[in-house]
Parts: sequence; C-alpha cells; structure tokens
Amino acid sequence: MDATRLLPLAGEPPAERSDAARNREALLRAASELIDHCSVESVTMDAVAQRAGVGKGTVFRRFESREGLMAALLDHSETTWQASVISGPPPLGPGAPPLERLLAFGHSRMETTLTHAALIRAAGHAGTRAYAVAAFAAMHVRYLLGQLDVHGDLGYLATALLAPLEIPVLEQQLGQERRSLDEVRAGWDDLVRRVVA
Amino acid sequence: MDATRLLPLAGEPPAERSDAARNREALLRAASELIDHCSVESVTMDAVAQRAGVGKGTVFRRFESREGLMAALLDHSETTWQASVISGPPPLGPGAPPLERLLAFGHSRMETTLTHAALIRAAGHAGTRAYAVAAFAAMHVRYLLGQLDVHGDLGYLATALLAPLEIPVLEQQLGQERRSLDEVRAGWDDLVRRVVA
DNA sequence: AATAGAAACGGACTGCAGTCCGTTTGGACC
DNA sequence: GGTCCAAACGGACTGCAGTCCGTTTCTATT
Repeated sequence: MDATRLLPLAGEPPAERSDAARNREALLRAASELIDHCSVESVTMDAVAQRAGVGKGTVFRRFESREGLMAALLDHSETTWQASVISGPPPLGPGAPPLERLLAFGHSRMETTLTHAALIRAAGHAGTRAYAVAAFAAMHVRYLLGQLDVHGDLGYLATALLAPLEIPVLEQQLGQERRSLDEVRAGWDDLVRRVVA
Repeated sequence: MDATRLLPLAGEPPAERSDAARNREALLRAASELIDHCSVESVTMDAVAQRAGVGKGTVFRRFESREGLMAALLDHSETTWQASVISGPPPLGPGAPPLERLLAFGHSRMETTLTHAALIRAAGHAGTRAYAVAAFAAMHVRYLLGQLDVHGDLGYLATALLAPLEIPVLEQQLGQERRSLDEVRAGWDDLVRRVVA
C-alpha cells in the first residue's frame, strides 16, 4: 500500500510541491493507522494532524474536509478492486460471457461495499456518489448492458442496477429486514435478469 | 399545518406531560418558521431553542438530534402525500389499474422527494430510510407488484424500484448527468415495465 | 549562492452538535 | 390544599469540523 503512484494523470495544473506531497502521504498513512488501531470514528482531523506531525490547517488544505479525507482513503483502497474488474480473472474480469460478468460484478461490488461500509458512511456525500470508483462502476455496467444487447436508456438502467447496491439500502436489508446476504444477492440477480430479458 | 393530531396511535407508554407536548409543538413551529424565513441550514439547535423560548437540552430530549428534528418535520409534511396515495383520486389513489398506479406513484414520489430535498438531506440517515413514509412506500409498491401478478421476491423488487428514487441518485442525475426530469421519469417507467413484464 | 514570491504551514479561533447535572414543575395521591 | 417524585427543564460545558491569517519553506531565476 504505497510507492509508485497509480494514475498520475494530473500533469497539467501547477504540479505539487515536494513538502506538500510528503505531507499527503504522511496524512493518509496516519489516518489509515488510526483506523486500524481504533475505528473510523476515532479519525478526527486533530488526531490525524497530530499523528502525522503537521498542523490542522494542512489536513484541510490537502483534503478539503473530513469527508474528503475519507474519500481519499476509499479511492486508494478500492483501486485494487477496480483493477480486478478491468483485468482480473473471469467471471469478474474479461473473458466470461457478459451476463455472468454482470452478476459477478454485482456480487463483488456488494462485498466490497460492505467491507468498506464504515468508511463509505464517513465519506458521506463524497463517499456515495462522487468518488472515482462510483463513476467507473456506472460505466462498466453500461458497457456490459450494451454487450448484452439491451436496448433503451443504458445510462439510466446502469444507475438503477447500482442503486440497490449502495450502503443505506444494503444495511437496511441486512439489518432491519433481517435478510441474509444470499437472499439479497439472489434478489439482485433476479432484478438483473428482468432488466436484461 | 397544526391542530388535530393525525395518528395518536401511541396510547401505551407513559403518556406525555402537558408541558412537554406544548414544547414539542413550539419547537416544530419554530423550526418550520426558521426554514421559511431563511433556509434549512439556518436551523441550528440553539436557534430553534431560542425561538421556541426553551433551553437547548429540551430540544435534544424531544428529538434526540438535529437529524431527528428534521425527520419529525418531514414526517409531518409528508403525511398529506401518504394520504393522497391511500385515498386520493386515481391514478395515484385507488381506482386506476395497478400499472398506472405504480407509475403515478413513482412520478409523485420523485416530485415530493425533490420538493423536500434539503430537508431529507438534513435528516441524514433518518431521512433516507428510517422515517415512517419510507416504510409505507415500500409496502405500497410491494402491494401493487402483487396486484400486477409479479412473481418472485416482491420485497426486494420494491426496494430495487424505490432505490433510484432516492435523493442522492436523483440529484446526481439531474445535476452532474444533466438529465431532465422527463428523462429520469421515462427511465424509471422503463425500469418498472421491465420488472413487471 | 542570493532573492523573490507563490505555495504551504500551523495553530488560535469560531460555531455548532451533543452531554451533564443541579433545579423546577406537572400531576397523582392523600 | 399539601406532599412527593418522576419527568422535564435550562444552560454551562466538551469535542470536533472548518476558517483565518501571520509565518515559514520551497523552487525558479539570475
């Protein structure tokens, strides 16, 4: 979890000063450690700043807000997932027939979401719909629907299939509604088949 | 917006002391006025307490949290909507064929949600899935799916149809994705027809 | 190596949610 | 009307997110 920056696509704007880069690293590591040692709730901006040995203002300049910091942590930890969708082994990765890929995608997304549940909640608005992985997921589903020769507003259908995989919905189903993960998975599979039919 | 309590179902627990009831009224009115005169953001617990002429602690004892207060305001203002689904004129109310009712329900829900968008956001977790209206909506959709002779896990399908009508999704579509309300409506209608088919 | 100015830094400060606890009050029972 | 106590009250207090601005540090340029 570190080293070689994965997608340094940003080459145009001012470029980042070396101390700024060092501090960002330190802050992300500090936040990550706080989560490991305690919990997401214990990640206060003051605590992160202190642990990283920088001032509080610095944390806000780097990440805008607590939600922004959480989103940054999420992006980092979900990059591996994204990679396995793009180029991992089938059925999640390329190679399997589109319907199988789509179902595998849903299951995998569900698990990843639940794994990072606390972080996603803490990222609030940024965590639910704004960070990069969400856009990627929509694009991928849209693509698979195209492969399946589905007609209609694929963008909308992709959103509609993704919506029930979001944290508030999943937690409601697994919590209050007392459903098992298997039931939820089966429900989603059924939904997909109806949409694709 | 006041008087005759709508559903005083609660008759078992301790019952409420008269000063407590009076204060709840005053607090809801104060919050409501603050929203009208300024905005949802201006509804701070201190401001509400001061305007209602009570101490801050009282606000929290009544509503638990700021989100709880927002949810209370929501429940109150969405009660009329709920009534029009149960016993209003068709196609939203009873009388129209089930598919028409279902589509009308979605459109109506979409509009109501957008109308109360700021409040729903402010109610956070409580606003998205916990307050009474959400449970009612799920039940109603489930019922209509039954009428339409849909087979399968109707509870799941209801959730799946409701999920894309939630605020974060709608705002993403109308905002970033630059879709019109009509497109979104059409997308949802298509989704419903596929599920029902 | 010296210089300048843009960018980054740090930490005191503000505003708000939520808690705590000593005080007051409604109303049930005598 | 008087007594009692559970429930309600109020506001000082705590902790955290987010802002502001005077100070320090990079780095491009000469």
